[in-house]
Amino acid sequence: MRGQPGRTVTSRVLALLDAFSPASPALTLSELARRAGLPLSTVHRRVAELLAWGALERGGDGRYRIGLRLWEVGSLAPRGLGLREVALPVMEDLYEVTHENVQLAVRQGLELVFIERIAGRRAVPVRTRVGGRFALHATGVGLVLLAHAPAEVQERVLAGPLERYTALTVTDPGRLRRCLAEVRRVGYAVSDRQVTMDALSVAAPVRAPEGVVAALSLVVAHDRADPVALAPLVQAAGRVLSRALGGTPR
Amino acid sequence: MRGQPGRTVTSRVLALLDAFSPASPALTLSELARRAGLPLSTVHRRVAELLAWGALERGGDGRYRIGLRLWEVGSLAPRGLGLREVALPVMEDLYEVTHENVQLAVRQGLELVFIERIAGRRAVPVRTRVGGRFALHATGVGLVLLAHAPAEVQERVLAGPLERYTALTVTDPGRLRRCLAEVRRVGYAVSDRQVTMDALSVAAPVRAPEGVVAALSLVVAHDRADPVALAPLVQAAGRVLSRALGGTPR
DNA sequence: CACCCGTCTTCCACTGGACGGAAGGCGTGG
DNA sequence: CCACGCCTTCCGTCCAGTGGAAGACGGGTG
Repeated sequence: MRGQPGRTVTSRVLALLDAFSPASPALTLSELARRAGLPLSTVHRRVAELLAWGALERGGDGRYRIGLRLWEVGSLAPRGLGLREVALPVMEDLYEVTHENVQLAVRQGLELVFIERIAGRRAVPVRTRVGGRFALHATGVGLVLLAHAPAEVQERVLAGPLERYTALTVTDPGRLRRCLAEVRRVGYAVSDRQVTMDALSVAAPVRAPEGVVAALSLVVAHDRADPVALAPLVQAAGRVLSRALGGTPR
Repeated sequence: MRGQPGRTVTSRVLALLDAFSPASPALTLSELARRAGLPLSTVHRRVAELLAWGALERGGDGRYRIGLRLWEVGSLAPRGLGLREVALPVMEDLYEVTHENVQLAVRQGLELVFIERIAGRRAVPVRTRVGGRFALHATGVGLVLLAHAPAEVQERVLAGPLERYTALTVTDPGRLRRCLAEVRRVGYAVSDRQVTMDALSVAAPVRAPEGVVAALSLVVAHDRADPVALAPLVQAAGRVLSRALGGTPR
């Protein structure tokens, strides 16, 4: 094309979707154009089509938002709602026993995505959002997912910058590597104040026939936490879920 | 273009997404091509790009499924996860009080889409799926949404074929019209065995500043149902939710 | 009121991304 | 062995897409 030869129409449409984020779920046409790096007239045309189909919706304020039709299609993702449907009963059981925050996440590239969470009203407040992303190297679920990720993924995470969230976040590649080996050995992960100074999480893997596909965790206040007591509960829930997915829990 | 001049690239990409449905969430390349009505080579090219972005994923069986990235973007839909986040606590309260199925739906065109449901283990089994669609003229939520839909939408639904699910489904346009007027008057809808012969649902509107945006309902076994007793509960929940959305509940 | 600023919408002549038929590889099973 | 369905790649043609420019719109300011 004229502006940026080599850029396909499809990639431009996808760039428009990329422009939306949890932090900015409503955008004007101009904002959309700037974020996607496309001329206004181009965006105007493409957006009209997305609007007609229902991928985008336009509010009374003139801003564009993600449309329900796209949510509907997204709900067909096996690793999204599909996984959630199977996991929810197990997560609820875990919640009933502990009355603590229960989280379910999968790995997407070099980050994790939260698929579902049950936030206990009496439990520690956690700032995770369903559909939100987070780094792999700090949380309990992240450590489990990273420990069972392909070697290539692990290397890229270990090589890349490891953001420090608290004084206890493991940012040394060597230590993180040993940490992951330990997670594989014992079959669960503990993240003690590595994300915030008030929370501790214990996570276990969820296995399908193709390997570890998700991670389940409990997030509790660190001062009333007993990882050794919580681990068997989370692991048991992970096994139940693994079996439901046709996997072979260890 | 050559095959079907007038068809845009974007519409073709969207047609590929349309090919997926709850009944067939995993498709081969050929199936995808047939469903979208596009040549195989065209689909092959477009799908490769969707795969790279994460809109689609490919399983070990070679079939394509909706990818997590699309689920993630879809989760930004205000009428999808956004609404669910606000509604869930209210729905849980309603469930705690009744221990019956609680459902939340919005209107999308001439149908409704289920946004969330809480299925009581002891409650009547309902075959609704989160992300699934249904006709507007039979269910409790549907009647509420239809009763408060723009006149143009109502006319099109009344004109179109009204599928009969049971002997009690209202399929006469005149009767349905009176039914909708009654729903508006009393502020709630009752669907007594109009979908299945074992279930009854009571639904109430959810109002945001722009009008009725969703409907909340209880679905119970018809033989132990007392609509008059349930209505106030559902209406109260609807009002709480309306207020949370900045609406003015009546 | 006139002015400016940012936003949105529409128009049009050019061009390169998209097209799709065809041919080739791959696995299955009759 | 061949036939069948599926997937992948190639290449010459051509129309959908492009983006600058011009104009409408809307709100805030002097």
